[in-house]
Amino acid sequence: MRADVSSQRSGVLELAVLGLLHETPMHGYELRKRLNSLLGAFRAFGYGSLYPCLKELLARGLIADDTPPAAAKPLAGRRSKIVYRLTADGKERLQDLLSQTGPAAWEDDGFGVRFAFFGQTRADIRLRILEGRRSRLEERVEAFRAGLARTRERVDSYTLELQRHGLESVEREVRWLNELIASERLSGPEPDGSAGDHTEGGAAGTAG
Amino acid sequence: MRADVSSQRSGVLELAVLGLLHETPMHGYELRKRLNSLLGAFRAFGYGSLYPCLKELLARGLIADDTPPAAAKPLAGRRSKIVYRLTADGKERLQDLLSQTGPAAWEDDGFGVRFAFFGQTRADIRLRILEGRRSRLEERVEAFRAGLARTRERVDSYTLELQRHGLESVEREVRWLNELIASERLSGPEPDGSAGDHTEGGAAGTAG
DNA sequence: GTTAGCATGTAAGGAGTTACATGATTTT
DNA sequence: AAAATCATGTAACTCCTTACATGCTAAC
Repeated sequence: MRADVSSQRSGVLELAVLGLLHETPMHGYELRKRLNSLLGAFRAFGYGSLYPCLKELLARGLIADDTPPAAAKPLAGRRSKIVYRLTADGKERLQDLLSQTGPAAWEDDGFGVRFAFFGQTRADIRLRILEGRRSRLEERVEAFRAGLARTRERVDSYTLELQRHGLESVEREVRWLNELIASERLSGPEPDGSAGDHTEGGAAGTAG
Repeated sequence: MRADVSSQRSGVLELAVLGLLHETPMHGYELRKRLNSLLGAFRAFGYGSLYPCLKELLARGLIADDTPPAAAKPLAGRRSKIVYRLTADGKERLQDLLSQTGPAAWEDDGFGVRFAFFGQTRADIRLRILEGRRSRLEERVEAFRAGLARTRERVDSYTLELQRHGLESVEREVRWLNELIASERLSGPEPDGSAGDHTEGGAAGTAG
């Protein structure tokens, strides 16, 4: 066990907040909406999760209060909403998180957020995450098949149906990953290894 | 907010353990394997989760030590493994949990475990859970479409692809639920409302 | 004779969740 | 003026995870 583990209390929320604020400054309420439309499928966060997170990120200097002075005094605006922006440290932290390729990056939650911010991730890291995710899923498929093999574990038809459906979903995701990996390999082999930041461009091509 | 909420610290693990022990007595190590093959797709539990749970369930009288006396003294066996069985209270608790139809029963985790034990669930409850799950998912589809509609939230192609894939997965599950609901309605309309425990029989029929 | 698998646990803590509390502003 | 929505927050708690600790037995 123990793998290469470099994860230090990452958390999906932290990454998602940093990632969204990297695009543009925002206040909490708006952030939450963007968050839930971004991750819609997997998770939903309430204010009770978000605000404490913002507080902590502020304390750690990864984000800063960027409320325009005009709105600071309750002249024009409403209940003095607090706009946050990413600091230089925050950008660095974001890049660190997006560069991780360990388990955190291919487990269900971690993968979802990271994929959402692939546009800000280096091409080689993208590929490693996609491949890591795929082999993680293939392990699951194996475990499934092994389980189905010893069917002496008399499963009733519901349990069986659940497993069948689960297996099918995982296999679907593997196929999806295969397409993505192929399209990554085509569009960005990055033959000269160095920097180059993140190649924008053709993300997911042929999916119908 | 607040819905009809009657959930009192249920937890996926508790339900899964009770459900598995209802089928047959087992010791922890074995339980964990069965657990992870049962839920394989969604979650995996480690010993660090399972043993404390068993301890608590024991303290609450929902399960009991059922180690056969022959194996209690380290004569025949290995490190005196502890076999647990479900008590009468435990059976009652299990039925309570399986009878819930609130949010806990149709959120991702809760739904998965409950579905796995549908064989022990009353037919009318089964239907309500399936329908609840479906409308939960349909809400998500709506939220998605609403999100896609306001595409001024300039999403990069990866974010878009993630959402597309998420939407597709949810839609697939809705279709799956539709089939299950149809097959439930056929096989167990239970025209005479009373008891009847749980009708065994045709669970999921026409799925290829 | 050492690795791999069986078997059981504990202590510390992380990542959110739930429920509550408050107030301004726009819509009806 | 009531209801909905915008907007921000806290305290307590839950459920589970991680890392550690132990020891026995079967296979290689």
